[in-house]
Amino acid sequence: MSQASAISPTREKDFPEWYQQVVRAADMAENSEVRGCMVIKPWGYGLWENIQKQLDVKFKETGHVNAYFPLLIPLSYLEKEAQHAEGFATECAVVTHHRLEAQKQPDGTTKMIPSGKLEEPYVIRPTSETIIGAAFARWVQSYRDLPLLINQWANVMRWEMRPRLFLRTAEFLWQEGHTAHETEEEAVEETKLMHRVYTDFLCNHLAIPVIPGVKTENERFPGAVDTYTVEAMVQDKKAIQAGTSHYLGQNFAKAANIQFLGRDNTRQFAHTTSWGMSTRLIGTLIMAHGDDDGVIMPPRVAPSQIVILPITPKPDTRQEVVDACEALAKTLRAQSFGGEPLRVHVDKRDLQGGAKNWEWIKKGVPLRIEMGPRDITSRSVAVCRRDLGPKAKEFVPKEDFLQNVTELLQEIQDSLLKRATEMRDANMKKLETLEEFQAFFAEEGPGGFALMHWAGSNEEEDKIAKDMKVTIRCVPLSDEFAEEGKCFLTGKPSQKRVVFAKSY
RNA sequence: CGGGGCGUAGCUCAGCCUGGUAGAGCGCUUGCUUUGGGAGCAAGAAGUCGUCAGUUCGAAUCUGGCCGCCCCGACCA
Repeated sequence: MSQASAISPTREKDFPEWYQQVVRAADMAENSEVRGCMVIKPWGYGLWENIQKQLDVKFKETGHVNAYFPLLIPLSYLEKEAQHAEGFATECAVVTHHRLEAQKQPDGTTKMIPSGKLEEPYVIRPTSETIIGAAFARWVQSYRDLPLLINQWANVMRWEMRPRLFLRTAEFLWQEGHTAHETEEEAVEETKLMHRVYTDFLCNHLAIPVIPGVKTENERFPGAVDTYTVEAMVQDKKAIQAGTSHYLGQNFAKAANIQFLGRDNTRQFAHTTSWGMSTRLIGTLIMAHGDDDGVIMPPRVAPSQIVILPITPKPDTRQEVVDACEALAKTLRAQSFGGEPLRVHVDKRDLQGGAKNWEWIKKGVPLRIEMGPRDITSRSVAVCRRDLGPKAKEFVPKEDFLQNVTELLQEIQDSLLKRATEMRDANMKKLETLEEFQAFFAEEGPGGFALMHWAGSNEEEDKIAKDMKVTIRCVPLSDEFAEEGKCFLTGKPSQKRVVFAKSY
């Protein structure tokens, strides 16, 4: 029996529920028995591995090296930077004991009782500025030790009130870059450089267009001087922060005592930065590209870019078909896309063709290739693109397919970016008045990104956030947002429009 | 931490009001028929009904405590 779409409910009907169903249907992750923590399954983790691999290349290209720091941070470290401490205080898991004692119960079972109380509790890192800062303080003696350009791939824990698979989990995977520099100019340049790396990665690897910009003081990372952000729009028109790069000034250097002897023979505090992207990218990708049949993986990062489905209607031709599929896969794997060998999977499982096909649709494989006895005779393959409808199938000569496959993948990559960009642009509006603004974000309003002239205070910004659940996502860097105007709330003059939106 | 809801098979849930000893769909196993677009039929495996106590001849069902989870708010990548 055919269904209208593979995922129910549709995006239109109930977006949050659609999201959860897609994650499940694509078999990317599941909720675990640990509150707020997820099990990332192979299809989800495969995507993360590609994100990781490709980001890591960019980090290395820009001069960074990887290192690893402890999961546990002495509680006192978090007390060193007041703003930072306050920012994370409400979401820290704390380790207080280091051993268990077995206690026999009357019913024969054993209870394990924590004992060996720690003198000083440890906090499971919510982020590593403080402990990496302490290491930097030891490592930096002279201006010759700078810049120090370190990245860490790690898990962190933030005890969030309301977890959601990939978007907000108590434990998540990420990378955190931490750098120390001799001068403010250098550190600011580093912050901007990584911001550009993130912009480029989202656009060219995940096919997600973003608005690069700066956070307002209210939205800044706790303890930062400036927070640069990349804001994406997903299909329910909400904004999602996909990556941030912070210029930390000398705040953390002073807290951790990162000092060096400068060229002028005076002791100076270093200027530090930090920047991160997390498994939230996976949720962003799903919400940006998915349709009512499930995930759509951009080819650059898809765990498998091509899945070959052997069509074996008769047992006596089965082996021949499977062999031909394996041979095709081998030929494809010799080609490369985005600088990596093609990732090709032959699905030989003994399942019904239709069911198998839909499984890969839901997982979002960019290209599905069917090959059966008839195709072997006619030297052709059936090609299905995930970015087109589930029924779109084209029979093409095998040689042509082999010749054009990387272009085809690029075409899919481009079409996803184009589609996402059109969606965003169609839902991004320049508004002038408070009335327009309120109507835009009203319950029945269109919603999206409102480009507004703004010259209000932090308190006025807060009030809008409280009253309407709308925040300034960023002050865009690009000149296309610069123009003379008047703040829609206060009427004060403004040089630039900022992006207001509801957000994840 | 406030407001609401829920714990029954691997998953989603019905049964509870009106107590009588365990159900459905999906998934799983086997067989047959199907197979170029989410198959059909048949047979089968699978649950100390979250937990502890109370009421009762008898509790998934009624009462109370405890534990856990989900949703809505405040917090957040």
